[in-house]
Amino acid sequence: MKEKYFPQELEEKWQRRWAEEKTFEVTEDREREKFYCLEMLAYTSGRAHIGHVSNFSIGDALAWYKRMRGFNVLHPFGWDAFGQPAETAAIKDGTDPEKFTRDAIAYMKWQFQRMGLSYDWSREVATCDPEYYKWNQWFFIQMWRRGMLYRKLAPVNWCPKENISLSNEQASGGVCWRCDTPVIQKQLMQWFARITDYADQLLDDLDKLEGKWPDRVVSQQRNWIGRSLGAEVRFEVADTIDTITVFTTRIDTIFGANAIILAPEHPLLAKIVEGKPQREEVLAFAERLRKEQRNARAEELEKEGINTGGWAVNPFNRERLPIWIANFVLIDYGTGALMSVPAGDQRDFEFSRKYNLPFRQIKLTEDGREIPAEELEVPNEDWIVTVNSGRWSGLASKEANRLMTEYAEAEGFGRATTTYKLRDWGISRQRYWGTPIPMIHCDTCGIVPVPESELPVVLPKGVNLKVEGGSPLDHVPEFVNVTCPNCGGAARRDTDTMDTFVDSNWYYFRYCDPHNDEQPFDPDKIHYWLPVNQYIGGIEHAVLHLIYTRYWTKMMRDIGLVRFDEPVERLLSQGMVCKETFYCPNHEWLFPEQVTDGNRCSICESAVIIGRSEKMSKSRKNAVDPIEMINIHGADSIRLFVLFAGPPEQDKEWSDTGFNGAAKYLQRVWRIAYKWQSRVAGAEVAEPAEMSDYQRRMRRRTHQIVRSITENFEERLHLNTCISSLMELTNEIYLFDQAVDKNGEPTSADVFVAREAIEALIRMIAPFTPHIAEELWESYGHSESLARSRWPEYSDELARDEEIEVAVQVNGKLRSRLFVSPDVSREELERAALADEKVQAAAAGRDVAKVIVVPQKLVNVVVK
RNA sequence: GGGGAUGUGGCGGAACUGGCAGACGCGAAGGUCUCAAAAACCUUUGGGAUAACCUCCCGUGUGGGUUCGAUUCCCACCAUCCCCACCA
Repeated sequence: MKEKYFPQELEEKWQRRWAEEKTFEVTEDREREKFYCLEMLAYTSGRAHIGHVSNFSIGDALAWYKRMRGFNVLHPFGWDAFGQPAETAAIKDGTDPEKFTRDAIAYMKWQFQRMGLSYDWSREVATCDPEYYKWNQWFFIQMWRRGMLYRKLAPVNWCPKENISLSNEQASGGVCWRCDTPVIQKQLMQWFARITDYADQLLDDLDKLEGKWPDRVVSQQRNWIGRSLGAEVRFEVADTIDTITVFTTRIDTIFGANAIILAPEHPLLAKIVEGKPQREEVLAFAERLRKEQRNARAEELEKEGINTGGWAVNPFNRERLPIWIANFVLIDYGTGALMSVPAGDQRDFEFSRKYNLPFRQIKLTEDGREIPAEELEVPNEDWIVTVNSGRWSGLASKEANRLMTEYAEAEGFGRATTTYKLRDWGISRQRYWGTPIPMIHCDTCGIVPVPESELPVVLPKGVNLKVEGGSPLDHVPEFVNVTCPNCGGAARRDTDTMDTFVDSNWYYFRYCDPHNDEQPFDPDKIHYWLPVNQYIGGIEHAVLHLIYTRYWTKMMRDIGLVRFDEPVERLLSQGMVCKETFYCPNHEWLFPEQVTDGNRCSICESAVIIGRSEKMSKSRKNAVDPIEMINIHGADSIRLFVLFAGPPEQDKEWSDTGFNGAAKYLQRVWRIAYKWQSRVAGAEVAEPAEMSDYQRRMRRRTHQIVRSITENFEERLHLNTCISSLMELTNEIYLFDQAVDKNGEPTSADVFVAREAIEALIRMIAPFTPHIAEELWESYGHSESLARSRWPEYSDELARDEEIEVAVQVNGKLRSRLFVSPDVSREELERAALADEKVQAAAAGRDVAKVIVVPQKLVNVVVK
């Protein structure tokens, strides 16, 4: 064993040995309990960042722990390799997206391997491999056959900067999720997956995930699916045979309606204004609203509308209501039409004020008064007793809602219904670098799937990516022109590719059987490994990937491949790694070395704004390169630091000195292990019958700390406090060592106690810093990898304190302490506390009203 | 507007089910070793009162409440962050 700790040297040694000995490769072992530990696959951006270090360190710690607890641990890794950035980079450099991606994978894999992560690399998957995306195509065909996919001409969200279509999720807020460019709309024939058929299941099954998934993810998904229960009500358009259906959650307020308002795109608009004098004006207005609505965010858009001149008839009271159009009515939510009730809804209230539409009060205040509508200052959304509503007056809102829906159903002009915010998932992309859609368009036979025996439809190479509009594959005749599998006539391939979120839907199923060329996976294998026991990834996937993959699992269940409903048991959304930024008004973000001591820009001398800590990124110039850090103190130190910086789910602040501290700690571990190595390794010592104080203390602390770290891994996974406990154990070993030195030569009892403590430390540090742990373990005479060793056991008996400190309070204020045996009775504690001098002084002769005793912790004497 | 979180020393954080606030680490100060520096080791380190020890007072964003006892539970407010958003 070397006297000094040289991290890079021994890290290389162990990384090589793990690879050679296939230490982390696993197979289905039905005798052992499995544990599937999964980190989100890496996007092939080209470079590892600290976020990866943080994500993978958490997963790796858990994988190590479970392995040492005897589980058969599946811990695989792969690449999210299709997608726009590779294509953009290729266009820029005139290279090939495949080359860009393969290079990125090679480099990032080298980076990740230098972190020494315990992956079973034999299961590595890259989504751009034809052996992988073949099965995307296969799924596509199965879904199409079952009517789970359809095609429609749809306005797609289109990012004009990247020339790519986006799903609703990717275009949320009206901007591109990747580059923040405002999204425009384009009409294109698109493939859609009927995810809305699963809306109820996706929502209801969230209940099963509650407590095991972070609250914010569950609630974000609930909001995203956005189920509202309400009613559809059909209004006749006066003097015509047409009707307008509105969706409302508050049918009980219908007597307060003062208008029907349509989205500018509403299909009936043209007919309503036909032959009316204001026709031109209204249609022009609608056209303008359509354009503006698309380009502005909600809060920037002032409410605007126009009276179409048409009239609708309220089916409850036969009142005639003017038909308006307005920019706040959305064509793709509900029915694209609503009834305006100013007394009961903020938006209708504002709109009616602006355009002087009449108000009618339909609810009483909480104390039973009726405020005249014209005196309302704000709408009465929460008032619950209905008035001025015909035979429903006097009912509670809920009751009115139910009875009025029943009435509408009975009279045939309405029905109870459910509306969702969730839209069907548009999965076509007019791009090159993705899975080709395996469909053929034949003039005679229509849409025909590629025969399964011909899969995969391989993405052609050497394609010109710089095409204006449409997909690059449109311009590859040898790809496009095929014969129809059905009639043998001339036909065209579909030239769109799939959204990359299709790729990430099921990659972790593929890990269970990565080389299967008969089927996407062997059901026996996935039912051994899945569901994933612990999934770890970034919060940014709360509604994208994590809804799609839940949907895909249910789809696979419905086509008979899978027997469970939810793919992921526990989810952990890890925090970001942040660092402070420096911003110069003239030169934007600066590197720390560009800032002078007086906080001025070294280029222009302007005062630098020291920004709050932000997520590391290249553009903010606050990124830290993991490889540089590994070169300084080694992979173990960087892993230890990111885990120690805070609880896994919380954001962390990068600190160079903190990183240094992690390295210093490992030096300290090495030093004490080195000092005891020659005494302990190979020594045959029996458990001593008699021990002195310092020996008993060492054993007690060892068992206490093993217990606390074990419990933490099992329950809370607060890895930062596990590391504090390891540091405490280390400090304890140093104290013990000093006690031994004081006595001269170590006795056999000393060796026994030291070995127990140091070997527990080495084993428990393995999940955090596996390289140094393996090296120390080997030098302590163990020939097999720590991955095959067992997690240390603890004994409650040995962890028991001999004497505990009990706090004594008088009226809730700490006044004294008692040192007692842990099994002292309540009565004795009470007696000792009352007898205590300081307690008597604090009580100052007042009467003792009562005494509260919390065993092992505290006594509170209450005096009056 | 809706939803979710967070707020504790100079800093990162700890305190698990209401029971001694500040574990562990960083930083800082002083010391030992050294020609010197680094490393390592030792001591101190929430604020205040006191020359100092003992001791006492204050202290977990703010204001209330519940309780023998609140960082923890409840109500209101303030601040910050994240997600969604004219969703009828």
